[in-house]
Parts: sequence; structure tokens; C-alpha cells
Amino acid sequence: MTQFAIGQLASAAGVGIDTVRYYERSGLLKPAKRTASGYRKYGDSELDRLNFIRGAQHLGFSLNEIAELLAISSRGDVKAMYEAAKLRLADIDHRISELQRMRAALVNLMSGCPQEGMPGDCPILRALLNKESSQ
Amino acid sequence: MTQFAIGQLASAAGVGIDTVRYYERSGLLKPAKRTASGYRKYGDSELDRLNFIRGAQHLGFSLNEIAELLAISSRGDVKAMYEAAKLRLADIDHRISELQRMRAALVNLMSGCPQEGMPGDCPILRALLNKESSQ
DNA sequence: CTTGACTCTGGACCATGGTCCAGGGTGCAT
DNA sequence: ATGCACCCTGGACCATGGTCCAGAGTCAAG
Repeated sequence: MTQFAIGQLASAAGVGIDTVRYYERSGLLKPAKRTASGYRKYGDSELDRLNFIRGAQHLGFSLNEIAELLAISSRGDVKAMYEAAKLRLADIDHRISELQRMRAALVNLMSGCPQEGMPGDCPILRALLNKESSQ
Repeated sequence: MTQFAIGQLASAAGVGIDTVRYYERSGLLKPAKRTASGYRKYGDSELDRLNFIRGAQHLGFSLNEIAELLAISSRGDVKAMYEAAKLRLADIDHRISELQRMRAALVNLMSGCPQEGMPGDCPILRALLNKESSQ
């Protein structure tokens, strides 16, 4: 079992040293074992855990959610994991549709914009200045 | 021309009083005229401006971007407005595709999950614990 | 004249996910 | 034994978009 100093762990996982300490502070990583002189030392399991965190972040989980995932994972609770993923999916869908709403509104406004000429001819300006048409 | 106190302006625009003061502090609203006793007083143009801000926020612009939009709008610069909208659209598209990436990854993992049984059977857990399959 | 609602200021605080800093100790190579 | 890279701590700071607070002044109604 390889031992890492914090810098090695961080670069192995592709994060900053401060990030590792930050994760420890916020409870995502357990307080690390220390050498006699007080340096944190890590093993492969901590690297796994960091990779888990990065992977979950890549799936859009917040650090708070990841803390729950880690608890679920440590219980091996497949059902809870699935439910967490379902919630995450619903949130993603919600965000996507909100962005699509914005997109449609923006495209709609842009499509009528002459891109030159009088401000009054630009639906973007008109929409933003007029509470009726902006809602 | 109707005159508003800050509370009236805020509720007319559907925002909090503190929000109005915050917008003033951050330069989105010009420093308000004051009554003799120091109370801010507003007219219709400030209400328009607040509605502009809310509308732009609804389109996903950040307050910084909105500050630029307001400058553009006050110049009546249709072309710049269109360009700002185009940038915003590109950002929205970028965010949508990032969310769709997450969504696809999540759905993919969930589709293989038995929702019960051994942790080793759950692709979600496996993916998060294994750096190879999580990338 | 008092009460209650409203407003003023400056500054602290919230969540999110870190990042950076000073001032000091440690580990290793030359 | 000296230099350099690394590590330690506690705390400040970043952006974002506000929200809340205390302590004080103001306004209008009864």
C-alpha cells in the first residue's frame, strides 16, 4: 500500500492541495493520518475517495450531495444510490428545461432584430423595456 | 409622473427593498434622488429600469452582463444588443450541452442498476469507485 | 403626542467551491 | 549546514446575488 503526502495525493487526483484540505475540513475526507511530524499521509483508499468525489462532481452532484453519496456508498445501499441518481436526474432535467425556456425566448427576440437601425425596431430592447412583452 | 418611495418601487417591481439598494450600490441603478429628509424617491423610469433588469435576469443574464445591456440600451445600439444576445445564447447552449452530457452519463449508469442486491451490481457505485470507468 | 410603519446607514452574513496568505516547521540533497 | 521544496495552521478572500441587522431618524394616523 503506497503512502502519499498531500501534494502527491492532490496531483494524482488532479486537484489542488488546498482542495484536499478543504474537503477534509468539510467532512468529505476523513481527517488524515499523520506522520510523526504532523504531515498528512494518505493511502490508495483516499485516492479512491477523491476520485469518487471528482466523478460525482462530473455528474453534477454538489459537495453536500456527494457527502450523502459517500455515506450511501459505504453502506453499499444500491437502492438509495439509485434514488439519489433519480433526484439528480430530475434536477438536471429541471435545469435543462429552464435553459431551454431562456433559449427559446432569446432566439425569438433575436429573430426579429434587424441588427441595425432604430432601437424601436429591436425586439430585444423593446422586450426588456416593456414589462408587458417581457413576461 | 408618479413618485415612489423605495418600498413602493420594490413591491411594484416584485423585488425586495434590500435588492433595490443592492442594485444601487452595484451601479445597476443610478443613485436615487432624495427627499429633504434623505429618503430615496423614484419615478417611472426607475421602475422601467428595474423591470428591464428583471427581464434580463429572466433571460439568464448576470447582473454584470445586465449592466452592459443597460449601457448598450441607453446608447440604443441595436447591433451591440444583438451581439450580447448571441453571446448569451452561446453560453446557454454550452450549459445545456453540459447538462445533457451529465444526463446521458447518469441515465446510462441508472439503466444498468438493479436497484437492489449487491453493491458490485450497481454501475453507479462501480463508476464512482473506479477511475477508469468514471471517465 | 404617541404609536407603528417606513426609511436611513454601514456592515455582517448566507451558500458554493474553493484559493491564497503569513509565519513557521520539515525533509532531503549537496 | 544550507538551500529548496514541501508541509502545517488559522484565517482572509474571491464571485454571485442578495438578505438581515442594529441603531437611528421620519412620516402619518389617531
